[in-house]
Amino acid sequence: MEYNFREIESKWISFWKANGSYNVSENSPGEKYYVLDMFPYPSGAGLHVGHPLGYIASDVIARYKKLLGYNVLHPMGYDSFGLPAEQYAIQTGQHPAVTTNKNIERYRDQLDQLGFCYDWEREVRTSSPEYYKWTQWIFKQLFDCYYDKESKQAERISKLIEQFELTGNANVKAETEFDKTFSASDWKGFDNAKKETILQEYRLAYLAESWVNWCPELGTVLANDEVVNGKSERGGHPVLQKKMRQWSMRIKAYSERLLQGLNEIDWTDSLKEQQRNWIGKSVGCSVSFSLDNHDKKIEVFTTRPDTIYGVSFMVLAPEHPYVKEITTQNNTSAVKSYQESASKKSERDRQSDVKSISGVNTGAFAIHPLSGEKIEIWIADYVLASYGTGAVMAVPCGDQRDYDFAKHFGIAIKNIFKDIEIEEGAHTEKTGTLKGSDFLNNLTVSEGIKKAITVLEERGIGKGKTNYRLRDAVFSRQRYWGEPFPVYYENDIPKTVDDAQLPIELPKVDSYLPTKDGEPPLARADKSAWNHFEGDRMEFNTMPGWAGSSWYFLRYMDPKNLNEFVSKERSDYWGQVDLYIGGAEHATGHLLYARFWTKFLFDQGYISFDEPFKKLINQGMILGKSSFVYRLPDTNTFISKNKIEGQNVQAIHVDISLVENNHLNIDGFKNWRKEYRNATFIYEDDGAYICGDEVEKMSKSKYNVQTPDELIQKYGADTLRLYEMFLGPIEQSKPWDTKGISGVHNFLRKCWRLYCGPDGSSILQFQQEPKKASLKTLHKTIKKVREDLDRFSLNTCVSSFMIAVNEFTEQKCNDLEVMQQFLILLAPYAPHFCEELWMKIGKEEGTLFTAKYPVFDQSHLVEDSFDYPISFNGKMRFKANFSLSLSRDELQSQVEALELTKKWLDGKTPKKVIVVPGKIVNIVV
RNA sequence: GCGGAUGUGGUGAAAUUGGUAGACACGCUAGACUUAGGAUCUAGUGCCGUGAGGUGUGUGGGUUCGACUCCCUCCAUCCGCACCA
Repeated sequence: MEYNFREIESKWISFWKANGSYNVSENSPGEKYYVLDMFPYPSGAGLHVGHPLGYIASDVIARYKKLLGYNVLHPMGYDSFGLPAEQYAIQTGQHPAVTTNKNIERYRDQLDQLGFCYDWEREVRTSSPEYYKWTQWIFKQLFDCYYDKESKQAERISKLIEQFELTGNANVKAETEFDKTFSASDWKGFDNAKKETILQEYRLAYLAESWVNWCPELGTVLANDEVVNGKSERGGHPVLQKKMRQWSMRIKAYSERLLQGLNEIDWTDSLKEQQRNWIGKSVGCSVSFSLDNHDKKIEVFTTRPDTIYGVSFMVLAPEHPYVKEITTQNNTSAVKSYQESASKKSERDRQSDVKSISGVNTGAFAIHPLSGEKIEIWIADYVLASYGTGAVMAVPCGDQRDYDFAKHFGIAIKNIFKDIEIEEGAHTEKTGTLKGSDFLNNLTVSEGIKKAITVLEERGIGKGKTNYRLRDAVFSRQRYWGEPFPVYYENDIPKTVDDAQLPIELPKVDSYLPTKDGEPPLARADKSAWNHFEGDRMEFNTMPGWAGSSWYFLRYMDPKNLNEFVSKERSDYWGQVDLYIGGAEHATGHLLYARFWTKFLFDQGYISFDEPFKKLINQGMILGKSSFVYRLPDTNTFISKNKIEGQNVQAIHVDISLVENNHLNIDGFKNWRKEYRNATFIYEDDGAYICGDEVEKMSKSKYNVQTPDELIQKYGADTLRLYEMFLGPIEQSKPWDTKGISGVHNFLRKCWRLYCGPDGSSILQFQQEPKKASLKTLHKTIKKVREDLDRFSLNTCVSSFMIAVNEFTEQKCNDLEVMQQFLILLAPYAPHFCEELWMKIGKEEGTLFTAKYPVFDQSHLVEDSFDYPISFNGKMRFKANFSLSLSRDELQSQVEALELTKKWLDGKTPKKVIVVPGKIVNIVV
């Protein structure tokens, strides 16, 4: 009986389900291991072959670790709040929950077919009230905390209030933008509204008027990472800047810890770099410049305080608050019109137009804090209001933009670098020594920076300072299908509801659109629609997509806990995610937010680790391979690919299901579309029609979407699993190509024949003495597969399996002991296949994954001779077999005595002979 | 512009501390077998050359007995960030 994958796979899938084979318990023996996939958003389209790549990899690792005796947590769930379901709801009136559940069912079906060992008892869905109850609870904790810069962690807001009551806010070292001071008695005199307004300046989850990315098309605000090139990440709609009262997360407070934490985790350099870049730390110094004829001082931020004597002008952002007051009369109109045109320029224009230099002189002067010189103050849009202080001290000799600006407007450039020419451009490298800089003369850059900060601090002119580019994250969305906030308003003061009232469930609404007044959809719900209503009104916004995904990995540990988001006991047991697999597109979104929440929960003592994901692998994207047929213009005649030369043809996408190894299925093609029914073809010489191909992103319109379903139908899940792993290194992006899948399928069939005869029963026998060659093959494979899996080189394992099967076949190996061990090696990749054979060779049904992983034994690999490559000047010329017991000298003389050696020496005497026992002999001529 | 990654046959790719470049597959060529199959088996397959042999890991250089691997230069592709003071 041939390998009947359909029967086998459906049998084992139901067996595992019925027996709860993959349910995980905290009480099982073995060290814990937590393997996690990024949970999917269940879209209507279902999975294509690219999605499971990461899931298969994590499943292989999970099963491998299980076999090694680890207690493996390998859960799956759904990030089920999101825009598509809501937009579908707007169009059809169907509740998003209905669509979402339908999609989840389809996902589950597809996932089940692939034979994953998820513990479905632990499934989470971010949109289920049992889950978002705890998302709301975590929000409450964030609301109730501030970031203490002294203890460098989140603390309860009650502690802050205590300090306010004792000494006011003068001595408080907390993360805030609030710059006014008040005394204890001031505080006590404030009314509740005023107190809350101030507290909002400190809370980690806070309400504030802030500039937000507003997308009118989607009718909602977006986080910075959801905006790509000035357009929305989803849908590509234009995004504007708008000031709105919004919930935000004070992630900025964690900048430094988020940065430092990267050093402790095993992620790729590129991903860490992306996060470092996003956090954007720059160390420098703030310097305040007094103004000529004004009381005010302008503060600038610089990373190069050493160049302070090179300052020849100052530039403010057009939006800088002082511009209006300091501008002199005769410059007013120019300044005003510049400000106007700058404000009209969209962010996008400002970004794309980097080269042109523009700016206007305000006519005002600043006083150089050290030299006392008068310095012109300009405004220009290359200075950004949102970064630093919105003002820069311009050092044209050391900064290219300042240099260009000075040249353009004919401002003097002072050179403060010793022996360095700046005729051509600024000296931007951090090299050389200073001149014309008073106490900084002859110092190098790093010495100068240190010295400058010290002196500026001594004289009270400046202060060492670190800036981060990371912005606080906007946390409200004007949408329906998201977590409601556990917040109500009383006299416009936001208050959180009691824990006992959680979850605040999504109320029913008559429509999922905003109200006429532009309020979010939740404003449509009347009082009775809410399961809990308090105060004057509930919060109408909902949370963003990243709320639920910032902590889901914790819920898997304790998914049914009704009293806590996760018990301390459980989170202590499972700890960090040991291996996290998912796409790199979440670099500055999910992966940053999840780290932030983890650190917060750690600060508050709810969990004992402050980095969620110890190791992270980004699986590459699988691209589609489109197929083309070539039509002669205005005809129904199609020319095979190799016959089109010199012809004017029209390339047309053809559905890839009609193409096998670039051969077109002619009948299928004729039936594909009505207009092709009577198509005629010009074939290759061998009578086939060959299609062209191109690598593109998978998309419906290109007819290049490959669903796993079809392939499972055709070859089985085990083949697909092996094939996706065989394709190449997991991190690499690659085009999907079905070409090689038959090779992998044939491998499984060949392997099957090693175990089963034509009647389908086992042909293996117990041998007193296994063949040496077979033992060698087995142990070679054990070694290789273990090493490869331990470094996540999943593709090379498949090759090893193939080599082993080829060798076993050649050896006609029918040794029960050997073949049984091989089955365990292969099991993580082809679980159904191996379980079936495991049973056939006489093991108890379904016990494969409780088996002991084979142990590598070096003694089976010991050889007494070796085929030495003999090379001349590093080039291998021939091989010769020698005993491994030979000494270096013996080996050398035996090699020199060989006929072939003499031939290659061609009469010359070797200058030197390198002998590396067991490796190589190299003769230098 | 800055940062990161990647360049190896017709294709996907191997080569873990420098030691036989191209394992394993796909594809292709030739053959065997057969109630013609998307089956199985055998042989071959980097390039040039009939051959001996030469040559070959993006380019050019270097270190070394020996370099896909280490160092420097340049080029190309992909990804991320981008007037960040």
